[in-house]
Amino acid sequence: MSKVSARTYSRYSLEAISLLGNLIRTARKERKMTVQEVADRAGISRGLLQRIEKGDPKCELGATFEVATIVGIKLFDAEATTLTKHIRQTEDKLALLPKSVRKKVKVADDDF
Amino acid sequence: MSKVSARTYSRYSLEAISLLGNLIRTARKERKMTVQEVADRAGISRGLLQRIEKGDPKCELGATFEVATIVGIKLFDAEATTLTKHIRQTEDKLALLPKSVRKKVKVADDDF
DNA sequence: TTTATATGAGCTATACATGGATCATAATGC
DNA sequence: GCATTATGATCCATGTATAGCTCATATAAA
Repeated sequence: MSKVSARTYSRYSLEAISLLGNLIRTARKERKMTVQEVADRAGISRGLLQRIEKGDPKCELGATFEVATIVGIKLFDAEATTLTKHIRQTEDKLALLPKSVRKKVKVADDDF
Repeated sequence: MSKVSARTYSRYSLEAISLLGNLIRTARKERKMTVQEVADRAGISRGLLQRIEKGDPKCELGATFEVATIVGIKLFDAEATTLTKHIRQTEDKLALLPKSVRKKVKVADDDF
């Protein structure tokens, strides 16, 4: 019992992941694709795809997004072109913010 | 050089992940939270959060969603309650689909 | 300016997700 | 009905993401 990390997740995160998995599974079946087929296209194993569809938080982010893309789920309801533009806009917005966030040395507890 | 798998990702997936990272960073700074602070709340290391914000596909799905939730990004533009309902709806929809997808034995190559 | 701190980058050891196999069950199509 | 195949659930070996440091730089506040 050297390490009992056991990462925790908020309810919202788990549900969002679970929903994403369900969406993937639904989309896959609607497109009449087998688990094996999607796994092959995504370049992942069958077992991993099953975990993704099951809503396992301990999966690779890239693999999950790749699968979602393959079955036709747009994570941001935007085409690739729009996405690029969106990224640029976010970067611009980011440029306006301070490079580093500095905490007030000690004013009061504001963690409520 | 026993294995040079080097998983590949579609352009869209990479951009979506990159966008998510930028959104997280922007949201974090807008909320005036430091990398360390968010990392602590998410129960992850500072380095991992940096990779997430950088758009590294090789991150844990759960950690990424958790961070997004902490900085106030709703992946599905829905509250937790609505999310649960949405999950249920998806499950219902799933129940109407065939349990397993069966490929036509051998008609023609339809992989175009 | 000076000082303190946030950020970025690189490194290593280790826990753990992944791939690949097997087996059992379920379910589709004939 | 039967035969075929998709799915689900294990298990194990191994590649690898992760945590936790260190150092260097940049940046915000005094």
